[in-house]
Amino acid sequence: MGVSLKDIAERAGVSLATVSNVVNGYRPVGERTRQRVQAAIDELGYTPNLSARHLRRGRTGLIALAIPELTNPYFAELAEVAIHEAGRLGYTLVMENTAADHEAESKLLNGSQRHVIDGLILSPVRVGREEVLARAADTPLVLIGEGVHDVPHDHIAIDNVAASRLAIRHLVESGRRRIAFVGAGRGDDRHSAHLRVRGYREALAEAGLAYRAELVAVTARFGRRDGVHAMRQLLALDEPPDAVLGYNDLIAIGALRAAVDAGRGVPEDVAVVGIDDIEEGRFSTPTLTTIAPAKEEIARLAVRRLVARIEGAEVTGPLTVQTPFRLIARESTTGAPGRAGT
Amino acid sequence: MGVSLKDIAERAGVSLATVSNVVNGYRPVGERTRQRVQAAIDELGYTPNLSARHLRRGRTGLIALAIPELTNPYFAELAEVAIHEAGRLGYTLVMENTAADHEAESKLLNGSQRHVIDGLILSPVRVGREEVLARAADTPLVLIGEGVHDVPHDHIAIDNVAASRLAIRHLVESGRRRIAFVGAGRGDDRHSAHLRVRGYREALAEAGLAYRAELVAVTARFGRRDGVHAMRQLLALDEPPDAVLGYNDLIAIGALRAAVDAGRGVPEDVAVVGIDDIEEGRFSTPTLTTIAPAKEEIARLAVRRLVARIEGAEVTGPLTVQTPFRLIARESTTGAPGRAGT
DNA sequence: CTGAAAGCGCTAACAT
DNA sequence: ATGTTAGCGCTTTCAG
Repeated sequence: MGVSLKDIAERAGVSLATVSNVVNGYRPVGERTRQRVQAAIDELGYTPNLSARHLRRGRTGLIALAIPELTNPYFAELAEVAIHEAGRLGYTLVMENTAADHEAESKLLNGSQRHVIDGLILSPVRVGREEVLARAADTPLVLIGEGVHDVPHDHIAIDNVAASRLAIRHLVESGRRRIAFVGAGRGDDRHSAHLRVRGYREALAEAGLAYRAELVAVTARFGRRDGVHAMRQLLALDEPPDAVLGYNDLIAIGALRAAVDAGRGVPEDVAVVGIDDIEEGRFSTPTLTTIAPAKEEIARLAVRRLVARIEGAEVTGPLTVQTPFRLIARESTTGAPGRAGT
Repeated sequence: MGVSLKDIAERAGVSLATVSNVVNGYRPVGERTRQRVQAAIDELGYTPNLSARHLRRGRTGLIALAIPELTNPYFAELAEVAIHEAGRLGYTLVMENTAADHEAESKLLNGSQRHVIDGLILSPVRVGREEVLARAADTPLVLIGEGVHDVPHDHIAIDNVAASRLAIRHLVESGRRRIAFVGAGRGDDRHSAHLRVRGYREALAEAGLAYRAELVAVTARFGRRDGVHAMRQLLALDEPPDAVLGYNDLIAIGALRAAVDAGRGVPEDVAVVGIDDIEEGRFSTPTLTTIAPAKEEIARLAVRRLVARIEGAEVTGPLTVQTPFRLIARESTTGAPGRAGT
């Protein structure tokens, strides 16, 4: 095994507690003693055994970020910020991939990881409000995204109804009249899709446009492939749409590609908008108009809240925080050739 | 705090050791006793405290996967498989983002995480062979990718020279003569780029084509943006290239977009090939021809090797494993409209 | 097949 | 400013 506190204590001729204090700085240590101890640490190459520390402290310093898919750039970008922020606060972030699987989400929620993880940031997809309420774990939980609402936990998300409305308004202003939505959920299992569809409907109503069920395409998942399939069907309609809002950027990019395959011009024949502002959409052909949530803010806030709860700090302010978002108009709706990367 | 072994022992009227044996199954336990213990466990809702277990066992069950960027889909796809495989083997995988930073890689290598992590899978970018040789940590290390060669550690990678050659051969066969490489490294700090450039040069020589330094574009990093910048400069040459091999798919996609911006047809005016086979390239316009490494195999193998070393198993076979790869020809070189998603 | 007890390395309460 | 010590929850000899 490695070098322990005891080894250092013996080498430096001091007690265990003193070494611990040099390492952790909880109590003041005399300058001369500190130097002797530090020298011993350096010579012997001591690093604290974190398992022991965790056992003693009752905390592990690990927090988990559970997302439905790592390969969705939106979550990868979120994770990158979260990892950094966690590190800054002295925590290690463990990524958990739920694969949008109900059991995986449920297990995480109910602390299958108890004693391993001090807290959980979850982006729920399948798990419902009741399950979150009935959760049998005592570690702090922060929710991100729109999967679950109105639960006694911190919750960071954008206002999805408003985001969706902003996107539709942009399409209406550019003269579109037959606007489709791609990526709705089936039944109750995808709450955020419902909210985005709601925004879509509200904005149509505001603009005096009729809602047509055949223009709302359900998809099984949230990938490019799903966007392609759904879009093919929409384009096969007698009266195909002249614009599409994707549930997210990946679906929008799939829709975009399906339009190209079908020989339709984007945006001349059909305009496309997504939600997420993933980097891919800044370099696609055409570049993708999108709703950009403040991703850094979401990730940072989620981590900070969680850590604050873990450390028992007074957390003021409302449980639910709505982070800002904005529309970024690019070629897929404006047609104006932009400069890639912006 | 939670329920401990002691609580279960008292409840079931047995000793600590017996409960431990029911939980771990190291020694046989009488059927009646087992049932009584199991009942107590279920009633009280016991989960083992892993910190204590780790302290006692001297291992944590955590392994780290250190990659230069989470937002590069290639690594995200790799990570997804690695997380799954680690879970299957009873380990938790922690992602570490080195951000292609020398210090971050070096710290990880030298066990700043000692006692936290049982083993490390590293995709080195900045750290060199000497540093890996001089590493001051005793946990097993598995290298992936082409950053470092000829060190006494397991190493999983594709043959980058051969991969690059295959790509160039494909371009030559389709009649290209002025072939550029985008994404070379500057100086010694990016080994895998050197290998890919070497393959490029070898294939040019084989085809009887002259090597021209102005057709090898150096980039600072490996993103879409870098591809765009480099490609702009190549297209501004008096004799611009009629084909480009990108260091990876992201760079190739940037190059592709820059060509479009400059009004060049892809592949009519300039063909584009990447390396990695990220999903994005299956849906871009045009879809991207690429060299596809066996990502699942790389990830799975890396995890398995690492775990085998951690558990002290006999590991047979060579230290370095070269995983297979293949060329996937898509629109960016063939021009033939493909069906998106394949 | 079961029990008693040592001790992994650390922190924190209590002494000095 | 420094030392002593109990004990976090578990695994694992050694005894029976």
